[in-house]
Amino acid sequence: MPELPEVETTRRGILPHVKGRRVVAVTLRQRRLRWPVSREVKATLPGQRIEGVSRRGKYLLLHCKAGALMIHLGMSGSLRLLRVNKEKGTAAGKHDHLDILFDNRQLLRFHDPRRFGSLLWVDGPDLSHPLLDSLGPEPLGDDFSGDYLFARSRGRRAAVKTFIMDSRIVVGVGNIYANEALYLAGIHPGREAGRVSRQRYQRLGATVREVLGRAIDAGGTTLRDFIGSDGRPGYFSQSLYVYGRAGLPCAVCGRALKEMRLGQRATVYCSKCQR
DNA sequence: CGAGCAACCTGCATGC
DNA sequence: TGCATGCAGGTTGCTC
Repeated sequence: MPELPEVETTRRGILPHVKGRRVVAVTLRQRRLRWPVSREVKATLPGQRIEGVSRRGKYLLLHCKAGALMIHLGMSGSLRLLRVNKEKGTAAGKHDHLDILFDNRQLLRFHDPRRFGSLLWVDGPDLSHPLLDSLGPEPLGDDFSGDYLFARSRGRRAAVKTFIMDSRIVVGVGNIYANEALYLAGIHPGREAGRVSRQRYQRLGATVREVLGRAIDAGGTTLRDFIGSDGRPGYFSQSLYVYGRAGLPCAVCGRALKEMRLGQRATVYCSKCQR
């Protein structure tokens, strides 16, 4: 599920409940995720105080003095908070792989059926990790722009959709929002990245920011109490123009939306509005 | 170097 | 009902 807006909404949801809290206990039930879960999660995290929660791309970082727990939700992961009481609420399900118990009797639980997520440790205070090193700029940050996309795309023959989904180019643009941003920018997803003009990249840069920003806002408005929720903030209630709408009419011209596969990913577009 | 694709997993919808 | 198939919102790391 998680695209960048959901990860950001998760960050905002858990932040007030974990910041300043001390970790009392860590229960790890499954080590085999995308990568083996780092030893330090079990060995170092207990006793640490959470100083903050940040996000880099789709990675969440729970910061403490010794370093940071780096969480990726993969395709099916979620985090939720439970309030521990003696009667109920903490029985772990099949895919509840990690519990972090805090000193305020709250439990942060990592759930991930497909196990494409990851729980890795980043040493402090430099917080460097190979998986973070090669990441491109944040799409909502100052280093990202249409001019940047234009510059990086010169000479590239891959499809522009594949290009903007490459985390080395820009982080956080997943399949849904790549489809949506390209539609709003009027660019055919299969067009060679190196054959899109500067002007059209400026439009694309703007639509990428727009779809991600709007989805984060939507997540924020639906987010009330993260405790006890299913960890799905509901940003998905935002209307989508193309994703999942193959065969249905284009909102602008009415022509049936087409579907193709690019890099093994479902790609939906309007053959009239996107060139 | 860039491009394409297999791989890591489970759950769910679909079709026979 | 059971079983096979294909698909799913991510990402790395391997080949060519």
